[in-house]
Amino acid sequence: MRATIREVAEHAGVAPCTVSRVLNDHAADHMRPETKERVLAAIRALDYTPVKAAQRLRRQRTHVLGILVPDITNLYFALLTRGVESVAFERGYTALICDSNHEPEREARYLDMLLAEDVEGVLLVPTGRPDARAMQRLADRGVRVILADRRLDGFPVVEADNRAASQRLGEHLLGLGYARIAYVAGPADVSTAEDRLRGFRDALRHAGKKLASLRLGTFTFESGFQCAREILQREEVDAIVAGNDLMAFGVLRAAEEEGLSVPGDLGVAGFDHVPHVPYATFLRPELTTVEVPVHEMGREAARRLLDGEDGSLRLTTTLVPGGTCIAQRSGK
Amino acid sequence: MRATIREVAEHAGVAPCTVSRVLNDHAADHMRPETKERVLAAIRALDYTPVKAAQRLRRQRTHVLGILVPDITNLYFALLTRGVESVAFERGYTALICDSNHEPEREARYLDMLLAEDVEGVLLVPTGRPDARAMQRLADRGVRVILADRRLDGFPVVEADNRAASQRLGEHLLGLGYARIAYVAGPADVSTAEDRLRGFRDALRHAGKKLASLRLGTFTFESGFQCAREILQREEVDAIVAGNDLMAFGVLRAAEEEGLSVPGDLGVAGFDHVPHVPYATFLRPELTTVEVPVHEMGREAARRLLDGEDGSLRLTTTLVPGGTCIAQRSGK
DNA sequence: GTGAAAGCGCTAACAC
DNA sequence: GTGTTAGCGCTTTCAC
Repeated sequence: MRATIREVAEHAGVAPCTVSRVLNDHAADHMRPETKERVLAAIRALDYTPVKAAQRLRRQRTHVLGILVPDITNLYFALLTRGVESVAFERGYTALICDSNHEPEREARYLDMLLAEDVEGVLLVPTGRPDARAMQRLADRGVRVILADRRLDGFPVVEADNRAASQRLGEHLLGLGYARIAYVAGPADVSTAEDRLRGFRDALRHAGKKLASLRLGTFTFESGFQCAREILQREEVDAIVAGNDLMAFGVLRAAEEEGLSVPGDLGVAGFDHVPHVPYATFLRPELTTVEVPVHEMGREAARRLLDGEDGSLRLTTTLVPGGTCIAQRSGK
Repeated sequence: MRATIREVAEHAGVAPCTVSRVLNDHAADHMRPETKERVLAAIRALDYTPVKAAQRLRRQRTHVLGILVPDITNLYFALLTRGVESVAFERGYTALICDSNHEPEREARYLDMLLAEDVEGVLLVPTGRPDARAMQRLADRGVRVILADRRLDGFPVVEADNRAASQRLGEHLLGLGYARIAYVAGPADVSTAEDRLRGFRDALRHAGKKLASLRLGTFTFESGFQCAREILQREEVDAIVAGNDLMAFGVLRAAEEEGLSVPGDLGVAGFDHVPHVPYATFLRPELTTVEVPVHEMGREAARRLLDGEDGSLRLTTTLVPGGTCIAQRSGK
């Protein structure tokens, strides 16, 4: 049913390798234009497509990339994925999609699968605790791995300047006059969460202050809501800052339930400026946050993977003052 | 560096085919347990993984699936993708991710790429106008294609009961007393949009009424906003219904800009109940909508692809009354 | 129960 | 300029 290179060769009255040369643009100049034309015609006539498996076996290269993220339905990771996919497409690479569902076991199985697929590179956003053995197997085989968003010892990473940005955010809030600030952080084993917390504390420390309260969430709407409710019911604070926007929305929701107006009674800030992209102009009140260039992070990570660059990269973020902090509102 | 099946065989003191038999669980019973054990030990010792390209070339099967959607960062398609990915993972299939970015040309190139990859099946959410030749090439080669969400002549599809559900939504709104209803539909060349509009019109017709106004949007927040603004500035309506939730959010935004309270001055409804999942409990006012089981659609489509079922399937939706229609509010 | 040998479809030396 | 040949790593008859 499907034509092979031999059939194309016969059809064109040449040898298989000549067809191969045409296909791969080898020695294109040293070939009689007429021969090339005959081959091309045969290819069209038989609707010939090379069998990738044979090419890969022979060439010992797959031109395949693996994308392994914790949750593809999270817009943050979807944007990252799209960044990788777009570069892969431009460069003629194929991208495998893997969703670890935040589970280290599933992640480990996918890593082994990617190994078996002979991918040339893996873009990984690791779960909190990636399987060391699975990671080692990739390293042993020389499979390039680049991390996006989150660090892990021994691997290059493309990330945001979370710590510095978070410090700026802290200084911004202090400048607005907030004094008793609570922080709802992301999971302790995720570098992103850690950096943001650390940067925020830097800002407070430099001002001779401390966090009024600290809770650990899981970067979900629900956890932001729960943590904020606890804080609001038990403590006196004038602002709550969350480790990402999703949790910040949970905070806003909790404030609403407690009958607190934002920013009148409570200042609220988040981080990443991502989950609400389509609604950015709709959500009220607009969140004070830090914009993380996630799509660009994905593209840059893919580029480095394909270009064989081994270093890490830290991308710049932007503070986005919203309407959830006093000064913005009074300034309007 | 990497071990081959021959090296494993030598290490175990057997022939390559014996290793292959162990690997593929062939004739496992007719094999001396001791031999099998030796082979297994050799596999472990050399950290052997079969080369997928060689297996595929030999077996003439790839166990690969293609996922081609218009925009992976749209939660609707991300949920669909995740549904497919989860089934693929369970069944030991690999999934290629392709994002057509709503562009027919890019879609066509991806279709050809999937053909070249010898995928065993393609889950396609087509752009408005898929390239007929590219589709034909897949068909000629006998590549299984299943559509999700949107229909296309000649291909099986897994979709929602859009028309019936939209009719129910229409009846619901009429029952609440809305009389002058405007409709913001999705793109004319997308069956989903068409069905929802048709179903809504069915409801009105049965009640002896007609749409007060009709606009065509593009399923984006922005287009919903634009269409609603035009409607509100030029016409007298008491409700605006959008073809999906994203546009409905745009409608809500436009209502806010016009100083209209919802549902006091204007009733608003959407369709799909998807884009706002994380914020479902946060968004105010809550949208009246129809829940579409997108993730399940993805899973079911993948199952049918893998099980070789050729028929179409229509999944049931659920009406979700929110706070954007009068009765709900007064009922509270 | 296990081995020998052929061949999946392609590409890259090496001939001529 | 183009053809011949070998072989990538695996599976699968067919022997024995």
